[in-house]
Amino acid sequence: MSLKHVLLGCLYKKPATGFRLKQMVDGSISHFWSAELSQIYPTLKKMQQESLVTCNAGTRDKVYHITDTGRGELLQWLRSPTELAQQRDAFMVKVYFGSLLRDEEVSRVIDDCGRRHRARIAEYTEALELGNSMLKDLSPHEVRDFRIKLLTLRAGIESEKHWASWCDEAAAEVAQMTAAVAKGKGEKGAPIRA
Amino acid sequence: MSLKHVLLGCLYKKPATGFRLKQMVDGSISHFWSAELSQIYPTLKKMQQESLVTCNAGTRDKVYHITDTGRGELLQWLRSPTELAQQRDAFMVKVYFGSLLRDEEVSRVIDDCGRRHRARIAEYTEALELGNSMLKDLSPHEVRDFRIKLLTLRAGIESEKHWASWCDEAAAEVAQMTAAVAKGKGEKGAPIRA
DNA sequence: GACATCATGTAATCCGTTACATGATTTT
DNA sequence: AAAATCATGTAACGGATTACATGATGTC
Repeated sequence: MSLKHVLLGCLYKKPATGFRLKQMVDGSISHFWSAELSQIYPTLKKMQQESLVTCNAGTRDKVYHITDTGRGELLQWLRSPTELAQQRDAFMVKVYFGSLLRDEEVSRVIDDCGRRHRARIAEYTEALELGNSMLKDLSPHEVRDFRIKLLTLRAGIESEKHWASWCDEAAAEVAQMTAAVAKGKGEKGAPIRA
Repeated sequence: MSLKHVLLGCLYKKPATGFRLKQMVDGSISHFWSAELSQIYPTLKKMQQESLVTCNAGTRDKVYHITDTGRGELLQWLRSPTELAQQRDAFMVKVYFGSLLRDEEVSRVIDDCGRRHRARIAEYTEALELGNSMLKDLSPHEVRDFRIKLLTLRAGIESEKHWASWCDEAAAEVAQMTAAVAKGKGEKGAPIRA
């Protein structure tokens, strides 16, 4: 369970309520992880049982603090090797079975997806520029921390660019198939290249 | 639920048993989707209730056939726009909170991930070459189908390449931070660029 | 006083994994 | 006869989403 580690990371430097943690997750973390409050609250309870966090409950708020056990758990996890995530990509499923559609329909679905990725590039790029502009006001220690966090944004932008350009290439390939069929049926075309 | 659509896609051209469907999913589909038998069997049952498939049960096997309703559902889904998947990326979580580790540790975790991605590039590239070599034996209609399927492999290779090179860049950035600190504390470094 | 925000939860449901259980058919 | 493969399931659990329910505090 990795939400646990997200919450430990958020709590590492300062205590927070479940509600506040949700807001952190909805910030820059949302680019690669998300969680609902209805998932966060039970998770915090479980983490308390595992002594990863303690809870200072006031009248109104329940403020969670990370424990030494929690710090240890997070650091150990951060150092551990990362299995490549088994990804489920509904869009790839669509492409894989896309030959059931006519060429124009395949192209449309691919182009539509490309447009979505391009919108994200713009969004992430803006966030990165904002982040870079904030570097100058930070202390040397904060700078390192912040620069490392910005690397995740770069990854997001590059990933979106990769997908946007794949969509362009794939749409072009499909268009070429249409053209090949129009000319002469026997065409096999050039091999698909990486 | 997209497993439903995967199964509909597999059943579109020919009937199959649950077991056989599992083997199809474990083939080239496994690069972007996976499912266990224990998930496939109940899903088929549900799909039968929804009239997406019918079941010809022999003594031994239960052979599932797609219905017209099923074909309609699949085609409609294939044509529908694709929301960008909200991704959960544990590796990005590690990088985001990576500043809690020493530079060498961050580099090691990133390099390790890069190595895994490079292994996948090799694996997928081999599969793509095999696929390309099979094109020549196919009928014109099969060629189009197969070429479109190969596009998913290209996407996989490009995606892995993107991640491998991000890992290189990120490790280099972290090394630069180490160097910057060794020279003079006040360094903020160049902005992070996409 | 009304509205937004802060705050905490429960219940139902879904999708997916792991472990367990069973047995028929085919190959060696 | 033993082993591999084909074949079908159930049970328990984990992680996540959606809908529902409640109420306190701060702001206009």
